[in-house]
Amino acid sequence: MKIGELAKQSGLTAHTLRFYEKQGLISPSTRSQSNYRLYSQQDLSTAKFIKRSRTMGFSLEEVEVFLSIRADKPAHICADAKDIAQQKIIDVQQKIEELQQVLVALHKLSDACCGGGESAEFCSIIDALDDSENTVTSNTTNIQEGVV
Amino acid sequence: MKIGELAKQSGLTAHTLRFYEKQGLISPSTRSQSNYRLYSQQDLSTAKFIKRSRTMGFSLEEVEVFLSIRADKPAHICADAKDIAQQKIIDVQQKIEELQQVLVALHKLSDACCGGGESAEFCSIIDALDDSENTVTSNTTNIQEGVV
DNA sequence: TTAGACCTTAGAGTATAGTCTAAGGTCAAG
DNA sequence: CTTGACCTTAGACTATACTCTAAGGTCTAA
Repeated sequence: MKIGELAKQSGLTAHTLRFYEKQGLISPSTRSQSNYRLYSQQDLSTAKFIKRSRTMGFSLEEVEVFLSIRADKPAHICADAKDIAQQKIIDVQQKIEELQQVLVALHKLSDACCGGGESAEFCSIIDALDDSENTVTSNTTNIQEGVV
Repeated sequence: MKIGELAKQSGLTAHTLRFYEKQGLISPSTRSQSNYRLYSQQDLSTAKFIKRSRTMGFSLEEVEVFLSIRADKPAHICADAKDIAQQKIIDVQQKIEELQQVLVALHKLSDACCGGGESAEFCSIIDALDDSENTVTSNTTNIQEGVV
């Protein structure tokens, strides 16, 4: 099948498939005479594998490792795959905890504010962000990535 | 005070302060004869305001809005600030839910795998990612941003 | 035979938020 | 008068994962 068909069946876009090819994740089994990419059923299952891995939250780099395990299973051990999954679990849990702390802080911030049409002269949100002795921020952890 | 001092006192870096200046968030009140940035106590409180807002999970764009409210409070109403906070709460909540779903899926994936030194020939992680009829993925939502 | 859908490539652009570099100027202490 | 810490600028680079563009070639059906 051609790239458009693979895109349709895998849920990825043709652009993304070409991008993944550049990244070394998936490549067509053959090319047509006119140089079109031609994919096999095997390729389709690889594309779905990638898509599923991404949905599970794995990075392209992690997917690459999974693919290499998948490509030569006897050369790998279960721990190779499980370690990645375990680490991802830890990462996701940590991220959730971080977000929950942010959420608590946001609620404190928001609940104190009337949110009405009144002038912001005494807006408690702005005040809380301004006041260095405010009680809203419970920690000073630097959030590296955007929260949302 | 010069930029290094402001950096120290605000918890930002000099680089970041210059970056924020380019973004229009904060600028020094004056310049020295030798063109050094000179910041006032006011500027320090603005820098802290930005830092605190970032820690709360607001984007630079959102911080910009907060700063404009802060700069001219009578021209704004509480709702201006509260709307942003409320939306951020919704965003963070949604992100948490997404991550919790991912976490459940990851646990299913990981728990099924022995994770030992055995050959990955029958690794359930790889199998689950591979099998199109697997029961691990509970939804097909496309995660736009990286999970962690 | 021609319109339209599909394919090709290299490379640029998007988003967010910094982070760093190079080449040079300033300033206080010893 | 020199050393070292600090400052200046424009602009390039990082990270992640796409997303799109331009300019052109291919294929299929009416």
